[in-house]
Amino acid sequence: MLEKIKTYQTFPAGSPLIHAGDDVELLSSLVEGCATISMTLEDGRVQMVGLLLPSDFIGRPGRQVAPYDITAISEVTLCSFRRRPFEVLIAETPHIGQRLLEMTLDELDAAREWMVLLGRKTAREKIASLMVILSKRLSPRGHDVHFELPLTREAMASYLGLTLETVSRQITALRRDGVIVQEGRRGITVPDLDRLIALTGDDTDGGLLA
Amino acid sequence: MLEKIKTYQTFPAGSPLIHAGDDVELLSSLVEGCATISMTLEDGRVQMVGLLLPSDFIGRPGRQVAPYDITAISEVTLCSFRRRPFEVLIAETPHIGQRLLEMTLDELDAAREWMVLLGRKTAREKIASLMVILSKRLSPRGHDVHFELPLTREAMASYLGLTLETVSRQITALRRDGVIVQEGRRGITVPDLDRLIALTGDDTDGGLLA
DNA sequence: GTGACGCCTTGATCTGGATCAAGAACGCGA
DNA sequence: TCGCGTTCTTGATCCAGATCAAGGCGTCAC
Repeated sequence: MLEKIKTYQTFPAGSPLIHAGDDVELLSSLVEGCATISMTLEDGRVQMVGLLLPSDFIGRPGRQVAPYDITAISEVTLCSFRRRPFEVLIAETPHIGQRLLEMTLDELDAAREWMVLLGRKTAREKIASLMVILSKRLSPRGHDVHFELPLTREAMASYLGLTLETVSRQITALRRDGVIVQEGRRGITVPDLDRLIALTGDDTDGGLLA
Repeated sequence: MLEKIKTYQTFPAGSPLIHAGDDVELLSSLVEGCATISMTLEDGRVQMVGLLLPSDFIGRPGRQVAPYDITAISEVTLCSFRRRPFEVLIAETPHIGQRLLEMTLDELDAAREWMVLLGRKTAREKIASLMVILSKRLSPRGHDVHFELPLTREAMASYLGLTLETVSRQITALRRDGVIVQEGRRGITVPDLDRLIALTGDDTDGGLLA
């Protein structure tokens, strides 16, 4: 049923996909590439509040105005639906609504986990946490843990509430300690994921491990 | 319909209402009082990730295990429903599901706004932001802006990603600058709300103002 | 090639908020 | 009314991470 109203679009790296305050007529699913969700303070300080990777959903049924900036940071392909037909579809198909609620709850959990990172973790722990998340989302299952960083140092800093210099220094430190191995600037291999996880500061029992 | 399955319960200040990892059999609405949602790192560092005030909802349909600690910080009255009947109700009444999605999206927006605060704001801006939020939620409409702080300095610190000493110093500074007036330790009057809002660092146009 | 630009690293210094350390002000129960 | 615990304030010092500054290293256009 979705088939009838979907369209594909591709955007080059760096494109602003949505600007905060815009009216949004399209709801999308990210098919390929990587985009960031960010918010800006009046003097220009920026905080990333979410990272969009393939399979993530963009936009919110029932809400006209976008509250965040969304920017492609690599070439991005979206699969989009016009708002109205999609909202009708939800109203008619309860379990799509259920699914949407599930996804939103997952986002909320991720946001709150990130609040702990921003409020209480050290720079070292922040970097380790980001590496673990990227390992889980980007490293092919079953193989050695290996992935390409989709983010520049500056984008990582923006996500972690740090400066790009601190990010650079901490990555250097993790490499020096043998926790990660770099191939070029963006390639990361994690020889011992548990060792990396131990550096995140997270409570490993009792909590949610995603 | 909800009438049949609801029960009221009251808890004294300081009671743990839910512990992360617990199975949760009751979904609740907070009727009176104030509670905190928090997460803990392995070495005991704590970050509050949400504040629950009257009319807020606790628990999530479809999810058995609680991901966060919830603690009463004043005497709290809950209106609770058993999970199963409530979930059946949602499945049968689509627009309750819609409403729940709306509320979850609001929570997500609040969480992301808080991520900006934690990642990028100065101590001064953090305190001002908290005061603005409490003004909006707790001050009676139409009157002078006045409310009682429902939180100790320590709880504020935990919410803002600061220490209690820094919270105390910044409140003192705001008082010295005439931005707020204190009556006792907990009573706050804001003579000029716009002046306080100007200190939050938030972008006042283009964004969501809640 | 060789600029030039974008990204990244590394070093030197500074600073906002953390940490350590007393007290002071307020309940509250006996 | 008096202790005693809790909460809050204030001061002194410290330090993780910010800021300022100077290259290094790819890569792309010409």
